[in-house]
Amino acid sequence: MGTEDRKQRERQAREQLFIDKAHELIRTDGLLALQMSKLAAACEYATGTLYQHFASKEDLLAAVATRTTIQHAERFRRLPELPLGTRSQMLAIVLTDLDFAAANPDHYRLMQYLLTEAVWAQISQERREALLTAAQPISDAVSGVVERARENGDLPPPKEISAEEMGLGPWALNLGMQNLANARGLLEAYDIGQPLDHLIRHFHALMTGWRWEPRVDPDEPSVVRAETERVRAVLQETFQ
Amino acid sequence: MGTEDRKQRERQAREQLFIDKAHELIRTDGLLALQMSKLAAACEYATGTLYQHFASKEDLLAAVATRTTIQHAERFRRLPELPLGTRSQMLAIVLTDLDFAAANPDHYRLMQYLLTEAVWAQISQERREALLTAAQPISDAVSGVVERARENGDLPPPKEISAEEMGLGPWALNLGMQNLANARGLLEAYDIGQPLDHLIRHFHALMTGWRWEPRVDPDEPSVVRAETERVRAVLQETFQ
DNA sequence: CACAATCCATGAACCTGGTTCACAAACCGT
DNA sequence: ACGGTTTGTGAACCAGGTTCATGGATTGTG
Repeated sequence: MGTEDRKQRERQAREQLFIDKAHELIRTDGLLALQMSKLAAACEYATGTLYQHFASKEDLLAAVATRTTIQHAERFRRLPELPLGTRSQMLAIVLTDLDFAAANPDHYRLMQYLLTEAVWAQISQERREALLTAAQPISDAVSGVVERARENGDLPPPKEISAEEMGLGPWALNLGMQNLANARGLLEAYDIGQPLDHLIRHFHALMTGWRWEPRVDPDEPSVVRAETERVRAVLQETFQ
Repeated sequence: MGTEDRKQRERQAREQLFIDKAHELIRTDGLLALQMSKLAAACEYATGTLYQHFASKEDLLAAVATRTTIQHAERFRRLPELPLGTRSQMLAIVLTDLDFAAANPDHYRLMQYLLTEAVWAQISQERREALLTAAQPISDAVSGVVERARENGDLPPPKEISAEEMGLGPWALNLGMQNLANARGLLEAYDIGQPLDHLIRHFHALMTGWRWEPRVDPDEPSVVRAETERVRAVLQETFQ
């Protein structure tokens, strides 16, 4: 059934168009300003057509987040081949995440919004799973680094903590810092600038606290900076 | 002007009623279900009256969060008098926070919602400042502990990092973990249970990484548990 | 090719719920 | 008691997400 296939493809293409356009509109006008009718108009379709693809506005947003997450996850696929020790690979993950957040300032905000219980509940089971699945490679990358570190002795043998649970630390630290950095006026009120620079130092403290070798002292700014530069250079080189 | 005062007081009392009732409704029916008209009805006032106190629904929510934050902040006032070392005091802050989050499951969710850029922008300057001011004692408590730790040598002298920026680490870690714990289905998807237990271990890793004495090895579950018990007992004793 | 039968895009109507505002009641000073 | 002002009221308003009756396009059949 060739015509069936074509229709399917066209449908897929249209969904992609909707998602792309929505992403674009969010980028330019902000999450707040996104309206289903405006989006439909921008795509030159009727409002109702949107609802043949997305059960609700939240569903659409989840789809946008999923697409971005897939792109993000792509960056982690080749992580293990980096010529870096496991600890530096972990730093590479954090830096990649930071760069991604800088390049996609809306993504974390969108994720924060979607993961809010009130909003999360509005998203269809299907889309929720798709979003979680899209993020899986990121989690896998983290767990993978932890496992390799344990295998080759960079990290002491685990005591009542799985690789996933180990990865939870930097994940939470990252997420929390992004949240704080995104809340306009919050950190400024407490006289804190450059939260993301501090994130890296706290990250090293966390890793060093777990005795992840080779240790980097968070309290030596020059050492921290040098390590950041080194890993950044390798990332640059490998991913062009 | 005695009658002016009385009116002022009555107005204040009514605002309090609105806030209390809103909090109660959120607790029972969830953030999602809160409606201005229902809230007004529950308070036996007209919908319009609500808007003499709050510029918008978000404003009202910010007021609820502010009140809860003030209660929360209250717990930190007497922190310095705890018969504990600085590092254990820091743990006491985290534990107090954890207990508070457990007792007020909506509060973190509400805060997460309010700090979302899209929502934050809807809140009046005034309320935003009030919320930040309410949280100030918490930040002060953290900074205070850091400063005392530095003074008496529990923590090495700072290198390019203020007390506030030092406190950013545990804050972000805490916040991020609460976020993750609140996103129903997220951690389950990655086979992670009890995220908040792990929070404590990661917290110790972070502190130990910064060489905060006396060090606690995050990788010794029994030691971590014992320290948690000890601090919990002191908290219990001091605050009855 | 003509004619049903089916599908599906359409966009106006619907509905929910936050916000406003014309009105009236309460309150105040004289 | 009476004009003026302040404040509470809730029905009307409005925005924007969602639905659905309609009709045009597409597919299958004689």
